Amino acid sequence: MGYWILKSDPESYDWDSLEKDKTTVWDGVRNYQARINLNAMKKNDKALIYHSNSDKAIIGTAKITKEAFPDKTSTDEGWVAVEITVGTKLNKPVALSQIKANIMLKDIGLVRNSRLSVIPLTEQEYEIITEMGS
DNA sequence: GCCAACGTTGGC
DNA sequence: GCCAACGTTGGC
Repeated sequence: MGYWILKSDPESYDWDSLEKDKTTVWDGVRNYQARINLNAMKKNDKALIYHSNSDKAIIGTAKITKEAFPDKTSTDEGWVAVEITVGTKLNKPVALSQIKANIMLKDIGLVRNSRLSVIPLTEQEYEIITEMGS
């Protein structure tokens, strides 16, 4: 079982859109490191949805429902997308500042490399964040 | 193959 | 709106 953070700019696609759609194709990733992570995802892996820019907080959970397949939004070979299904919204969003303040979460990619849009987590880190949001 | 210049992202 | 960090591009 893998755990991930999926980062999205709420101006382009936000949590409410995901709740409405129920299922969406997570495409448009054009970063090599993020692509490696997408390819590593397995069906039923869990993900956290993070809003960058205006919100800077983790909003809710999602589940990987389809493993990496070619990204139709690109004509270049090699880029991939996954399909995710909405999970549950956290009772309160977990702000980036809270994550930074938590010593247990010091090393996650969200803090270390703020530009990476698909970030791997350990099970423990996933639990800590969802706990903080409950 | 190195590195400077440039573009983009995202936190502040 | 600014700037730091990172990625990419292109000249050499």
